[in-house]
Amino acid sequence: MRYWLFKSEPDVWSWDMQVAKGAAGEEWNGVRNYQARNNMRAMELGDLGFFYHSNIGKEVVGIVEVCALSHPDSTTDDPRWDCVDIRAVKPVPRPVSLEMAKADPRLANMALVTNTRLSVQPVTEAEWKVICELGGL
DNA sequence: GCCAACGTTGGC
DNA sequence: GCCAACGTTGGC
Repeated sequence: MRYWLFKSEPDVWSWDMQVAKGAAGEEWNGVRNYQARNNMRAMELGDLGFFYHSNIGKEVVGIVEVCALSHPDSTTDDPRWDCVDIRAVKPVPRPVSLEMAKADPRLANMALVTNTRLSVQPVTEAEWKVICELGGL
């Protein structure tokens, strides 16, 4: 079981919209980046991830679970692009901002801090625990 | 709105 | 296969 982080601009796809999809979840489609796609291909059912709002908010606002394995992205005919489905699990009581993540030396090597442009990232177990702690979970 | 960082494309 | 040009992302 591994941990991940999914980035989305909230005016395009927000946490509230994700929650509205309920247990059925929704495709994490639209990713056109090989590294991000490869991360999704490596995901397994039940893997957990953070839901991060980029641009507006810049904070981890929720926890999601992978509920469908990697499959072709329905928004394109290009066979290169796959995606998983995710469903909302629970909100983060105190959203963890990028600023907070940068300020915590335990997160100095986190992809969120070091590789800002990657939209689907792996998260280590240690990083997961730190974010949960900061978020009041 | 600007710009730095990074990925992709295409000419050679 | 290299690298310049270009496009996109995302923080500020």
